[in-house]
Amino acid sequence: MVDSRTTRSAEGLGSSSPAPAVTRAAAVLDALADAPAGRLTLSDLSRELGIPKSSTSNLLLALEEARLITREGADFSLGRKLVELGAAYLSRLDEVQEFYKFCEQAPTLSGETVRIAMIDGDHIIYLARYEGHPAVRLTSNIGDKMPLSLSAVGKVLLAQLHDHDIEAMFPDDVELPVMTPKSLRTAAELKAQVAAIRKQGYALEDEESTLGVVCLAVPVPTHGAHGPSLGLSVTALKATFSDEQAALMVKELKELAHSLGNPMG
Amino acid sequence: MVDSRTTRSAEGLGSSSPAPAVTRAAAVLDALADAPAGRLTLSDLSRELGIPKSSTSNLLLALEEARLITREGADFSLGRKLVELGAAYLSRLDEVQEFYKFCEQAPTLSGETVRIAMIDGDHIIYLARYEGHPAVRLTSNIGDKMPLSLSAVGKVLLAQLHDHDIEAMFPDDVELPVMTPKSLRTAAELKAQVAAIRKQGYALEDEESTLGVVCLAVPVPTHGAHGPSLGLSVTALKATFSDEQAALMVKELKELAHSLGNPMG
DNA sequence: GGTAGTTGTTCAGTGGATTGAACACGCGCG
DNA sequence: CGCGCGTGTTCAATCCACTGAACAACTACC
Repeated sequence: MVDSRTTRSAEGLGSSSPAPAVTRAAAVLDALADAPAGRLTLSDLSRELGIPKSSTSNLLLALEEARLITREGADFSLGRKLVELGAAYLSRLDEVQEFYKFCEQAPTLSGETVRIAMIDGDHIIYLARYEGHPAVRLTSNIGDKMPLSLSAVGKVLLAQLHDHDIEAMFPDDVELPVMTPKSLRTAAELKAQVAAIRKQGYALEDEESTLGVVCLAVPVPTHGAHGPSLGLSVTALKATFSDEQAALMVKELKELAHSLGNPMG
Repeated sequence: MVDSRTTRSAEGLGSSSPAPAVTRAAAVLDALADAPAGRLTLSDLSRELGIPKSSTSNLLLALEEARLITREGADFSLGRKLVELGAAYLSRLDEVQEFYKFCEQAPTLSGETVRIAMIDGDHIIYLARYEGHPAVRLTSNIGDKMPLSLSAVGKVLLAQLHDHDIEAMFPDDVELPVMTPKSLRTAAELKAQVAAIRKQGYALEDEESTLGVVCLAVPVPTHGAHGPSLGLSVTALKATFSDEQAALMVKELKELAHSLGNPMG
C-alpha cells in the first residue's frame, strides 16, 4: 500500500506566509482530505508536510480544539465542524435554493439528474444536485471535484474565461487527465471544443468521464461580478438519449440559467 | 433567525492555545459562518474577535491563500475549499451511502423524508437527507444544526449519554430554546422525556420545532467506539400521521439503524 | 532479552510572527 | 475646505511560538 506520490511539501519555496501556522494548518486539512483512508497519524503528517513533529503536534492540538479535526487514538481525521462551515457557505448561495425549486417544476428536467457547479482553481466543484431519477445513482456528490476537461460543466465554464487564461492553464504540451477512451487528449482538442461551445452556447460531454453516460451543460450569466461563474448540467444515459430530448433539456437549462442570473426570477 | 449572542471573543480566558494563530483563524471562520450577511470586513473581525487589526490582516491573508476564505473588495466570506473539506468528511462515512440505499428500498420510508444526524457539542448536525416526498420541502439542509431539546434526533441522542453528562449540559435552571408553543421549556420536562425514550427505544417530537410537523427518531447503536453516535429520523405532517404509520416507520428505522450499526448488513 | 524500528512527548533557547502606534486613504458634514 | 470617523496598510521592537535534540514508551523481529 505504498503511495507513490512524492511528498508534497507545505513550504513551497518562496511561500513565506504572513501567518505560517495558518498556512500549515490548512495544509494539514488538505492532507487529511486527500488521504485515501481519511486518517493520518502525527508522524505521517509531519513527514508528508515536512513539518517538525513537535510543531505538528501543536498544530493538531489547536485544530482539535477548534473541532476542525478529530483525534481517535493516534489517528487524526477531518472534523464535523467542516461540514458545518461548508453548509454555511452553501446556505449563502441563494442560487442553490432556486435551483431546487426550478428543477422540481421543469417538465423535462424534473425527471433527470441535474447539477450546479462552480469553477474552483483548475477544477469544478459540485454545489448541489437534484435527482429526479432515483433509479440510476451516479457518482459525484456535493463537494466533489472534477478536472475541467473531463466534464461538460468544466468545459462550459472554461469557455467563459479569457483566452489568455485558458492558454495559461492549458499550454499546448499539457497532459490532460484521461478517464475513458473518449476523454480529450490534447490542449488543441480542448480549445477547439471551447470555440464550438462559445458559438452554440452549451457544452456536450460524450462518455468522456464515464462510458455510457452523456452530459449537457450551460453557463449561468454572472450578474455583476459577485462571485465566480456557475454552470448547470444534466446527466443522462447514452442509451436513452435522443436529439429531441437534448434540445428540450438545453432549453430548460437555459431558462434556469437565466433566472439564476437575474435575481428574483 | 438572528442570533442574539453577544460578541464572542476569541481569547476566552485561559485558552492559551499551543498555536494561537490557528485558534484565531478558526475563530475567524466561525465568525464568518455566523455572520447574518455571510461577510465581514477586516475591522469587523478585528473588533468582534478582539484581535489587533494588523494581526487580523495577516490571518486573513493566510486564510485567503489557503482558499478557506474569499475576499470581495473589502468583504471577506467563507471559501469554497470548505465545501470540499466538508464533502471529504462526509464521503468517509459509509453510513451515509448505506443510508441512501436503504431508504430507497424500504416500503414505508421510501416515500418519506428521512435524515441521519450526529451529535455535535450541544447541537445535532444533519449529515444526509433522503427525500421520497418531493412535495413538502421542509427546512434543514445537510450541515444544519439544531438544539438537542428541539428535535426528535436530538432527544434520542441525548438519551444515549450518561446521566451526569446530561446533568452538566442541562442544569435544572437552564433556559431551553423555544420555537413553538409546544417546545419543551424546562430541564425537568426534557429529562422526563429522556427516561421515556430510553424505555421505548425511540423519540417523538410533536410540533416542538415546527407547527404541523411531527418527527420520529431512533439511535444507531455505536459499533465499537469508532466515532460519535448517529441518529435517524423521519419527518411527517401531523395532519397525515396515524399510529399504524408511526409503528411502521419506527420498525423500518430500527432495521436501518441495526444495519448501519453492524457493518456489512 | 536485546536491538532497531517505530511512536508521541518534553523543554530551553532563539529567530520570526505579532504588535500598536503611526500612516495613508475615502467619506460625510458643517 | 478642515475636521472627525471610518477604512486598511506599514514598520521596527519585542516577546512568544517554533524548533530540534533528547526523551520515554511500544512494537517487531531475530
